[in-house]
Amino acid sequence: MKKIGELSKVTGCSVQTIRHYEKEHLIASAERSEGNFRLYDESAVERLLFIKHCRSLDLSLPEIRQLLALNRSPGSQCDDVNRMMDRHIEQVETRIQELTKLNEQLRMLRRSCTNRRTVEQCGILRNLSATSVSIG
Amino acid sequence: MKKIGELSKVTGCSVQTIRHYEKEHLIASAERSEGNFRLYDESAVERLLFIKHCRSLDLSLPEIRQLLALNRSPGSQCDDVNRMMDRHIEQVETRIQELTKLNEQLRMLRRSCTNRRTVEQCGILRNLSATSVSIG
DNA sequence: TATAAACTCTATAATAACAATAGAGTCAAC
DNA sequence: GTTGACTCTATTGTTATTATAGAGTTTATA
Ligand SMILES: [Zn+2]
Ligand SMILES: [Zn+2]
Ligand SMILES: [Zn+2]
Ligand SMILES: [Zn+2]
Repeated sequence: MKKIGELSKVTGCSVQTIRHYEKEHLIASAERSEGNFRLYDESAVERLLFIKHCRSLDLSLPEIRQLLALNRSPGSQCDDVNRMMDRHIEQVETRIQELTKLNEQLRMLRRSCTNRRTVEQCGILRNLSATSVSIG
Repeated sequence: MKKIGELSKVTGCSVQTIRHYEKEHLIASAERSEGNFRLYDESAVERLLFIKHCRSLDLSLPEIRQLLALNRSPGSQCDDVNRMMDRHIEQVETRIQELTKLNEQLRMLRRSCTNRRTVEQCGILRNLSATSVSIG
């Protein structure tokens, strides 16, 4: 049985994060030692790695909770999982589009300054001050 | 002179947001009426639109504060503005790359489920459970 | 054995940029 | 004079952690 510090090392999740996941019911309340220290077995490692994998895909804690719940009822259909994934993918793609557009605007704005000028003449600030959002 | 509600309508910033910007010193403390209502003139409109424009480019409030400060000392060089913009652009591009990679992984993961299966056989959950982060 | 170092515990606050609410006060119209 | 729309301040919530504070536990060393 590992204490929380070792679990942290093994999984790469910080100690506070592990406690946080417990409070949020993503992992079960751990057994306690006589001195009230949390004790974990291998299943805790697996579960934490599952969560970490999900987080690396930007899935939210509620989404992960849902996946874990589905995982516990292995007989159910996986439509719910699919719907969630589809929604999540859509959000990510929307965000990519937003940022791409943003990036174009920022680069255009950046080109409007050629250094060696004073702020008074700075194209960046002038453009930002313009009431219209368009930059060209 | 406008009260905060009208300023909100004109600029498209919510009333709370305007108060928030005041607290964060992005806009000056407004004059007050006898009844202690905030009163704004046209310069407040301009400044709020400037801020809104910056926010639409995902510039942070501290970054905007910096731009506003530079705007007030028009004789200074604009190297600082440029450095900030460059850093900001870099961050946006990094985030785009991250999300693009994420999106590929999510789509791959999504393909591993073909519906009509039970959760037990679900490729998504199986892949998420795999210790390795790779999905293929 | 005493003590110090390293670890753990709970509870609370901070992060970013607001949104939402509570409870009270102001103002205009009817 | 009372309704309704508006405003005020102050507080809390949002997300997923991170960072404290202050106290207790365990392990290693002098
Ligand atoms: Zn999601
Ligand atoms: Zn410039
Ligand atoms: Zn930035
Ligand atoms: Zn499936």
